[in-house]
Amino acid sequence: MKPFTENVIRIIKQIPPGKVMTYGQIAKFAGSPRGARQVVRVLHSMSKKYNLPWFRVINSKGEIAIRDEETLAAQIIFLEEEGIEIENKSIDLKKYQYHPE
DNA sequence: AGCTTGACTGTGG
DNA sequence: ACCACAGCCAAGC
Repeated sequence: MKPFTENVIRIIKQIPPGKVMTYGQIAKFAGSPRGARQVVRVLHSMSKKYNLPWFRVINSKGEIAIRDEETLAAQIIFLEEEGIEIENKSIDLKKYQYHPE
């Protein structure tokens, strides 16, 4: 598997409950600063197989970017259960964004 | 090999 | 705060 994919998986698994990361941020830490879209791809193909907390990944505006209604609803529930406040799909990044070392 | 398609992003109006 | 535009990169046809 590509190093990038492995990195993405490892980084996402590091996100603690109650925190979130953005696609671009993950891409950057994974070694591809412009690879936000690839992060999306990894989530699609690997989230189940590797049991990833995909719901802790949102876009740079601090909003949930999912198109599918059911999946979206599920994500909101997961996040709220971890104590994250969500205002109509949007999250306060200042407050909940995770910053790895 | 060329084109389309995303759970994206930063900039500018 | 909202919208339009232009980069971005890999996978699927």
